[in-house]
Amino acid sequence: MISILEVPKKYLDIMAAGISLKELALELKLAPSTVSRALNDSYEISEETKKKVIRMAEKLNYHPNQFARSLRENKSKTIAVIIPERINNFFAQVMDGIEDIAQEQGYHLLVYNTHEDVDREKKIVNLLLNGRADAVVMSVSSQTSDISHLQKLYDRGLPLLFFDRICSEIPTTKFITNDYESAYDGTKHLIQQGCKKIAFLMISKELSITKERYRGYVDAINEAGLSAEPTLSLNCCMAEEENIKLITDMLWSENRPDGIMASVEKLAFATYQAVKRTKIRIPEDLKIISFSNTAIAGLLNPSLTTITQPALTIGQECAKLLIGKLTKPKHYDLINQVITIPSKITIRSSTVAE
Amino acid sequence: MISILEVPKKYLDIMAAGISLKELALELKLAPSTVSRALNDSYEISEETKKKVIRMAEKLNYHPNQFARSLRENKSKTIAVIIPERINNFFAQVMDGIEDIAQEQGYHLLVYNTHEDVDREKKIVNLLLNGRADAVVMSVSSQTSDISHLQKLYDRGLPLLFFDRICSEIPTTKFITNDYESAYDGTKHLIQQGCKKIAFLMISKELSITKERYRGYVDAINEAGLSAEPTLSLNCCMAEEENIKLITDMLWSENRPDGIMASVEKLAFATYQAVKRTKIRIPEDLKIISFSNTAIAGLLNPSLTTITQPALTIGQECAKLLIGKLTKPKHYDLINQVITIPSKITIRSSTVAE
DNA sequence: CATTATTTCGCAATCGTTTCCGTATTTTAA
DNA sequence: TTAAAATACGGAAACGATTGCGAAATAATG
Repeated sequence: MISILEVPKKYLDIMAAGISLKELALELKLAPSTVSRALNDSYEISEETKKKVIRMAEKLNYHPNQFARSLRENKSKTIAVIIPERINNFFAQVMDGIEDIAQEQGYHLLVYNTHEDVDREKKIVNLLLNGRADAVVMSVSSQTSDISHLQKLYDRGLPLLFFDRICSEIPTTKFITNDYESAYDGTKHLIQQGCKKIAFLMISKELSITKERYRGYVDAINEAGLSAEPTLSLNCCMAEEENIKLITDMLWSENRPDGIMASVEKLAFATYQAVKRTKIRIPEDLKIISFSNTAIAGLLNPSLTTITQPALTIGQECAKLLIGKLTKPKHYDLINQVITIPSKITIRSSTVAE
Repeated sequence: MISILEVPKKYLDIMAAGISLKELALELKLAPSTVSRALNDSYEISEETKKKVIRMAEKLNYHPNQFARSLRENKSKTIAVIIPERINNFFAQVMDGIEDIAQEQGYHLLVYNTHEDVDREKKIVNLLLNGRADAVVMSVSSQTSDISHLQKLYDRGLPLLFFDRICSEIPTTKFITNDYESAYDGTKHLIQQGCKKIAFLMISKELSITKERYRGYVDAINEAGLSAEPTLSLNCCMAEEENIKLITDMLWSENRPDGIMASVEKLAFATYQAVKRTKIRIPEDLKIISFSNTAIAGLLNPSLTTITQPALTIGQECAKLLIGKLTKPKHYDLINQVITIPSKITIRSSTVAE
């Protein structure tokens, strides 16, 4: 039994910087291949030798070089996650869900924020084409129309999964929520609360989620015998002040809405800001419902009626499937399917007066 | 000029999977070393050869293998970011700041969430000891008292930076905000608004930020001739419902406070939830100020007076210094210093009645 | 005891890129 | 014209871990 004080002197200087497997093997008077097999618990090595190797590795503070390992094994146990926006409750929760499973399975997360910019997205994807991440999970940026960069990633054979904002053309698995039904139910709720002119607020009409949410809104409107007027569909952008202005203009227009279906959380917040500058009362004069994952919807003034997406679950399911595919490729496949996990409506004071 | 239709047939099958530098060199009838130099714009290779190599690389869809490169160069152009919590406006903004600079400089981010768990933190740090990230930026988890794992990382020679929740024992650069002054000014504001019994809400008294914020609170209290009573210092935890209960108990106690300095955002939210279950009015009966980076403080009920930390700037400055150290080690050093970037107080309705 | 089977290890190659050092060719200067 | 300098490339080694295949030693069987 070698005590810590008896670490061979020649290694004291390099212990901090780290020693290689070869140096460890020299010290043990074994072949590097034997040491490697011992550390990786190979059946080919005796228990006695394994114990000896592990003991010495700890004593000499040996840590395998991940670069060498990745090159040899052609994998890094890393998943790249590409999101369009970081300061966003939904994406943060998805990230947490992904990481729950990833950490559990020894996977690392490379995280990239496209800032809703397709050129950034393309650049990021390009950097992932050969050795860095074993798989990619992503939500498409709002500007993405040409998907050739995603096709290239897919053709490379890298496992690729979409969530939320999906890309239908790529034949892989997508995790979404029931955007259509949720928007439909949300709009129905507004109608049940007496709204006659319901506006739909959106960012980027071409996004998969926007299209579905708009469809649900339109169907609920039509079914109630109301009309989905073009002036009640407001296409916003990423700049908060610009959105506040657009919404303010709409609130001052002749066709002023008495209900608002916000397709994303930031538009509900912009509406709240716009309303604060008017005499309009929520919910008496204007009722608001929004897709939102904020934990403090109940603390807003007034508390916000929300359609909460199953972000954490989506993240966990994405990671489970991807890591399953990576670790047990015979049992898991990324088939061309859409998996839907339903959202939940929570009624609060922005649509129902207390 | 070789057109796309004239890509050598033998490479069509493997183009999707990718070709190696060696295969590219064979096609060009050049040595792999020449091709490498040409692609890396080395002065040793003629312009003519460079152009020829670049053209063929594009035609054959060549992407260098990052694993091989990292092994040879002993770097991955990756920075590991370790945060205690993801669903948190402050940390999300710091992350965005880090990524602004990192993306610009061609660096990638590995992101790890410790969930305030020191064992997780230790495990993560251990995985970063040999080949994966070139540097580490981190905010210590609330449970971290034994820092041997951080010392080990530091001894390894890996550049290590702290922000917000720092570790003083490690001789490196730390980025913080003026926790003491901000808490002092915030408490003074409560006193100026007439508060006589001010409670201090905190999570994890041993954290660097908690200590400094508490010190500021105590000094402002003492300076005003008030007393910092132990029952007015509430040590909370990570579970929201537990915090709501603790705060509710305090609001019903004989020593009920008329002012609250919340050292972190989640405690302000818990206070709002607790107050909602009482007849207490904010700010008439109880004034609240909190460290918080939420963008929607103005939409709360009532709008929250906040001490906003310069999160984005902290992130950017961290990344600048780290990447400077990594790319120009002669010009940049991680000296043992604390760099303070001040926070900003924004007065709103939780402390000043409209 | 001799042969066969099993266990336990070792040699050498692999992975793909970069870079040291040398060689051949071309250009320049005496 | 010859020698020296500059240019432009090539061969080989390095980086550190893993794994295919073979050799040596030990155990089991006839």
